[in-house]
Amino acid sequence: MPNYWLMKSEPDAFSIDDLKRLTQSPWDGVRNYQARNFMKEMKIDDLIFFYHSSCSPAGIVGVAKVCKEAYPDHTSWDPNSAYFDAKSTPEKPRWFMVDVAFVEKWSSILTLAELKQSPALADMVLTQKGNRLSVMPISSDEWDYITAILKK
DNA sequence: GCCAACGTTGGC
DNA sequence: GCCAACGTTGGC
Repeated sequence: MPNYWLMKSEPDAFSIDDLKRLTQSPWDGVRNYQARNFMKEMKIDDLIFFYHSSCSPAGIVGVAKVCKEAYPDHTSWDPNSAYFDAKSTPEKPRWFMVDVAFVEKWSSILTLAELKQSPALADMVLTQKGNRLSVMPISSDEWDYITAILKK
């Protein structure tokens, strides 16, 4: 049984088209403890909703899956990286990442506005006011409901 | 570009 | 340990 997740990315920085082109990619740059802890829970073949944020419209654009479980994010000790954190070292890494693989890109975006309209999704982390998590769990019910919307 | 909401930092 | 100040996220 896979677990389900949602991961946000700004399409200007890394989009689902980028992932499709690369086939798979490290998910680096997460610098939030809660998001990091969720990544540490991820297992191979867990499924991920790929979400485009800070764009118009924001929403879920497709599916990816975990292809490498959590390991230290080396960009955290690279002084030339935008994600550098002086408190993270190879000996004592503070930040972790997973690798994700492309699964599918949907023919249309499932927008945040649409997700918010579904009473069945009212308890989703994503739709909660003020939520800013970039990595979050999705329940199997939510996963099934959302993927069913697409088939209508 | 605005701004609400949140997480982190650091003084005390 | 509290909490004000600050920086960031991300929808609109």
